[in-house]
Amino acid sequence: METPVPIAVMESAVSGGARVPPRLAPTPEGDRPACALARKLDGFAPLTEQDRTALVDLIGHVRPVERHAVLVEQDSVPDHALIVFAGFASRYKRRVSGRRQIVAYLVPGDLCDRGALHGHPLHHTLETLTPCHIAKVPRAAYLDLLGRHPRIALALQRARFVEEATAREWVVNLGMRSGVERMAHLLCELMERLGSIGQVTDGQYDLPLTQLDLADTLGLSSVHVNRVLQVLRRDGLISLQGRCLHILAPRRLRQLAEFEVAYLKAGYL
Amino acid sequence: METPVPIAVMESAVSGGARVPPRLAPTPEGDRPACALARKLDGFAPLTEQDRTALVDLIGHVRPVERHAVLVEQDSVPDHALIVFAGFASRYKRRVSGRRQIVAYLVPGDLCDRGALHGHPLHHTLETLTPCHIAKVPRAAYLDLLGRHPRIALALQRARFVEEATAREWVVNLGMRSGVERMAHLLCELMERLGSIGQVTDGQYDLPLTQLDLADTLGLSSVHVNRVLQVLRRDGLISLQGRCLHILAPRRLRQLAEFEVAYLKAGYL
DNA sequence: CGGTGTCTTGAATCTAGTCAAATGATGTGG
DNA sequence: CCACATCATTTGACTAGATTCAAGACACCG
Repeated sequence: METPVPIAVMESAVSGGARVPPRLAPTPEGDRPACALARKLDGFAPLTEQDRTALVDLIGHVRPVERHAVLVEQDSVPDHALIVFAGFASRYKRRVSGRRQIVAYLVPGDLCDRGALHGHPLHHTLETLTPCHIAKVPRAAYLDLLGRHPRIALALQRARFVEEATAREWVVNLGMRSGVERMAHLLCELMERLGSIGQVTDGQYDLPLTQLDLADTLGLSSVHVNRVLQVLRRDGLISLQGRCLHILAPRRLRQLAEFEVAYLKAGYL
Repeated sequence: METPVPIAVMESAVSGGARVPPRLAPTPEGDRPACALARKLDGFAPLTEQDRTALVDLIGHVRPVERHAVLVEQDSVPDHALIVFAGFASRYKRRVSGRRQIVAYLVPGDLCDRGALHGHPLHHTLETLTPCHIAKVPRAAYLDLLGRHPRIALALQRARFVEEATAREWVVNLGMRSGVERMAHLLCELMERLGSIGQVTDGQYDLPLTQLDLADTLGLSSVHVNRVLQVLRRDGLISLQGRCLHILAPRRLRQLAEFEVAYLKAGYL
């Protein structure tokens, strides 16, 4: 967590990563914005060239972070905004028994600005699930950015709505879906979220989570997660080897999960 | 849903309600603020006399609403802010099978202003669980209120943080607690929320929900909710007759649920 | 000497089987 | 709408074996 990294190097370095050769096409088309954040926010509110430049300037704050690094401890009040540029992070809560429940994923383009902006403590822990590249933007610089770029502020506001809707969707997922359905729904959600930042190619994306991570997300045991994945494979819905997930039958998968994509899109005013 | 109702009449009329004589002391002490909303917001940010007056003036918009009335249909964009003054309402989502999952409760003092303020559609249905008194405040009037009363706006912002934290807490509840623990946690949460608006006396409060409502909240079958309640009764943690819930052993109940009250309180800046 | 490739080894991680516990479905009566 | 009984299903706990990955040791080659 020492020196800044050029962003081009960054994205491939972490996401293509260690365990499996990067089979996914790294560059979808030519017109990809500079980073996941810009790409995501642009989807929520059209950004100007200056806006994009300002976002790219955040690269100066980016540092590599190893796997399983705690970014924000529960109940602390961070004075930085955290922006994920590459890798997966999570918000989770632990029980005294040691079990954890992941309540949200942070994928590239996602951020945590609550503490920085409002001085309220977080009631859960923020931790990386994989090696990441993360920008720690000091409160002042972050506020300055929002002040100078109203479109970015608007896009971030919409992103917050989507976050809230996602949390509610997770409640639905845990509350009334079976194991298989929960997994299907999560995979659909990730396909959308990663797709919106250009990290899905031809129904395939990199899923750098262990089955234990998935279990702690879906409220299942890791053993049952394994069973559930077998079922999805057997039914020809997905193929998953190592970290490379391929959605073979998107339509059927969405139908199984009763996945409605609307909650991930910001409505237009 | 026709004529405005004096607020004093309102609160006792609905909460004391139909099925059981109102055994709970209707007036805790003498210094109770005029309405649940003022009382709740005052807990988030100290209000002035003018602020309180402005809130009381919302009475003009209040109408009685029967049980199981749909307030906002899924995917619609309401042009009013909805404020619950008495009774319980819910946000829920339905599956094609007909099953519903409640994702949030709206108790007196809670509100739904998303659609009115930002023009985004709701991704779930808003429906009363009991007879209610609800204010429908037109967008313009609501914005005007916020503009004139910055403390109210601040308190509402904090209320929104609490709502978000509550949703995450429900994810934890559904994801990694057993039936008994889920119920215990919900009862603890309601005790806090109702307590903050003065509707808990001596560990007792009015719980106007059916076991089916609770089941659809906790991701359990109604039969299992019944089992779970029997266990809590047998262990001397609660007594529940009709709608009158008495928390007999608050400490043990909180311990069982691993309930941490912090998420319901707004941190101070 | 330094770089490169192979092999070994240990730690995670995944897969799979068995049994037990929690929870759901159905029906009946109060 | 609640209480309770009965039976079916899902899911968890425990265990063990297989697989993958990472890091180091070592030999080979330039």
